[in-house]
Amino acid sequence: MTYAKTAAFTEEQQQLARVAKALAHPARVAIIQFLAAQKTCISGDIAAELPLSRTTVSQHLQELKALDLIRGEIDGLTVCYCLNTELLHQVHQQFTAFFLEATTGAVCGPDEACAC
Amino acid sequence: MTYAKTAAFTEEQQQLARVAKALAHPARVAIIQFLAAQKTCISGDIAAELPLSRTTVSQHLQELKALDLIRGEIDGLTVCYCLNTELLHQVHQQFTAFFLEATTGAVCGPDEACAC
DNA sequence: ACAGTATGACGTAAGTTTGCGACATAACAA
DNA sequence: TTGTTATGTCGCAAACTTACGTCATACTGT
Repeated sequence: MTYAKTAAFTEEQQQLARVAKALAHPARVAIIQFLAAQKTCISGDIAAELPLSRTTVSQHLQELKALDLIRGEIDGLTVCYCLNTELLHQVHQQFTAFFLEATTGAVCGPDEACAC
Repeated sequence: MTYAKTAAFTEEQQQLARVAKALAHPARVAIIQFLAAQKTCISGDIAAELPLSRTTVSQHLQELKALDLIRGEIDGLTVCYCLNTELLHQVHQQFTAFFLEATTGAVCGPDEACAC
């Protein structure tokens, strides 16, 4: 029942919310930052860098991968995760559009019907 | 236990995650868009516009207000909610910095140790 | 074949979020 | 005072998240 009403919103709103949710945990923010900074993007290295168990990191990686924000390629024994910079760029533009809409929108002042 | 490890990340990562979480529900995205588009920002009007009960909308409003993304001012009988455009602008810059870091960061290609 | 290493999948415990109905409160009008 | 309207708070039920220990799998080296 919990997310029952999600479908009632526009696809655009849902998409933004989905990506926001992916970034809604410091571990996932840290993972993306780490991948951006590192050349080596081997799963084990990521887990070693974060204050979380390998299992938990793996789960966060799966979550990011589910949204295609990162890609994982099997290289024999290890799996190599990379940022999907193209999609990240798209998402950035989407967020920018949203924030511009929000920051340049009508602000109700004392001259409006609403008194705040 | 669930959020036990949050404190292990940087304040910057936590801040980004906090805001992302606020946007991680289409209802809250919709509320911000509605406030941006409307002059009248009366609580009841927002609830009437969304496919959710007044109670639920009120809760989402409280959540946004807790992060100071919106402000509420009591005007006699009604409460008037406005966007905190200044904070939204700051948040926008924060997200932009993050996305730039992510999209311009090192991408591991075939010339790297990692083969993806 | 066998040990060692790197990963993902499964299951579980604890805590959080969603969504709502039912109250409680406050202002305003009759 | 009594009713109406506008809001927020409380508590509940269902679903989701976080975090991890413990497997199962698969590849590499000996």
